[in-house]
Amino acid sequence: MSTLQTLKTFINQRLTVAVEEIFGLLETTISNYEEEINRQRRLIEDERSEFLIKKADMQQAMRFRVIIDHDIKKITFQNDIPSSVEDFIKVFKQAFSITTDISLQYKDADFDDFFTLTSTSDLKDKDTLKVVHMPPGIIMTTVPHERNPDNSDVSSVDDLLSADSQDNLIPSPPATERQHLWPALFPIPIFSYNTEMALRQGNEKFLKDGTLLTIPSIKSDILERLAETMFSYTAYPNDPQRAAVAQALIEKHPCLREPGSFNGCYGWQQSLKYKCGNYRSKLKAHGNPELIINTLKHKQEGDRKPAKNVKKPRKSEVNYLPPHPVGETDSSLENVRLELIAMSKIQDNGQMINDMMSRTYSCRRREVVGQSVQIAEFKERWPALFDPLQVNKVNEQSSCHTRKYLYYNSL
DNA sequence: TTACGAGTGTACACCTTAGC
DNA sequence: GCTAAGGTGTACACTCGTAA
Repeated sequence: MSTLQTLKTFINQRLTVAVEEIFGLLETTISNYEEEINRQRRLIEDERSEFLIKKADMQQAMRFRVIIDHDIKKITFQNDIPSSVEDFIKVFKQAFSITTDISLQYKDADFDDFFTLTSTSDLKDKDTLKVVHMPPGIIMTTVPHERNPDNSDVSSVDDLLSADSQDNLIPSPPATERQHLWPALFPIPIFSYNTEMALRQGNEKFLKDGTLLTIPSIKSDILERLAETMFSYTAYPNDPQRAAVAQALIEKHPCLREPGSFNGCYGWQQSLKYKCGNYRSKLKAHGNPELIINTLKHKQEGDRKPAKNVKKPRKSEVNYLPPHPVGETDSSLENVRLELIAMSKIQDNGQMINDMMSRTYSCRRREVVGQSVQIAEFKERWPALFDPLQVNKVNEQSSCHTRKYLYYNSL
């Protein structure tokens, strides 16, 4: 065999091997692609099934557009709606955390107007419902206490109504204001899209290999949203409350745990403490009356020390210094107060006085908390508050007010 | 592209008071 | 008297807009 022949045979053999290798590689690649395509198909099928199930649920569900004061919300009943209006209202109160008495109105398609809901059978999917707060009145909430209500050393209305925080006398606050007590389980809010994405990836990684998330840029957003949510319950959360928030945070987002911390979230507790303080400063700059009252500028001469006479809600007070009702100003409410003085001299206008007293509640709180006026002066400015008819009206709701009435009248 | 300043957020120290 | 907590002021880091 010639050298040329030998070389030819060698090249043919090598080519055959190379081609076989290439085909082998191609087969493996194609097989991998097919596997990946099948996996993607299965995923799409799963998502499609899930979507169809949800769609079927939605078709059975009853959805309502709900108008609550100036807010418009949505509620969905996955199963049948309650058969009685009372139960239906209960569900609404629970769903929207409404603590006051309400009734419901539904929009009638024929008249294009709202009618009082008397039967839930009148309702159909996508109806509009309006939450109507019961006529404004004074709601009494009582908290057991050991303090003697006839405390004779009370010298100002401020002192007197500080006792009120024990026997709370709170008119129904506007729905836009703080009216929920601190929850047993703190609801961690939804953060910005960017933060939620980072947390989602972080949690997945944490579940896979225990890696903790360290992205400083999302911390601000987390703290801001938590502070906002905490503020919706109280302006001055205490240490156990901050700890509960931090705990809830790392339970929902385990990737945010802190490795060096004894409970996994002590750093978050501290950050929340700072954040809440800074958040209060920010709100002060925007004129929040509940916070401005504690700034040095707004303290009496001689009391201008940071920690002196810090005014904050105590015990069961829900709304400490509520802002004026929407559309009302200091001057408009001052006019109402003057009208009230005139009204209180006329008989048979209890309901009107009651309404006007509710409207001017924020004014009285400002006078009581901010100015610590003397009782005599307060009585002069707000005679209706001391009117026996008004007191008796309230008295029907709670006997605790009797003590105050007797006390007021003994002055 | 870089430097700069304003604005903002976090963290901390300090002082003071309230509550126990 | 001690501890917890709030307000104030400030340092530091960072972001963002603007001018060179």
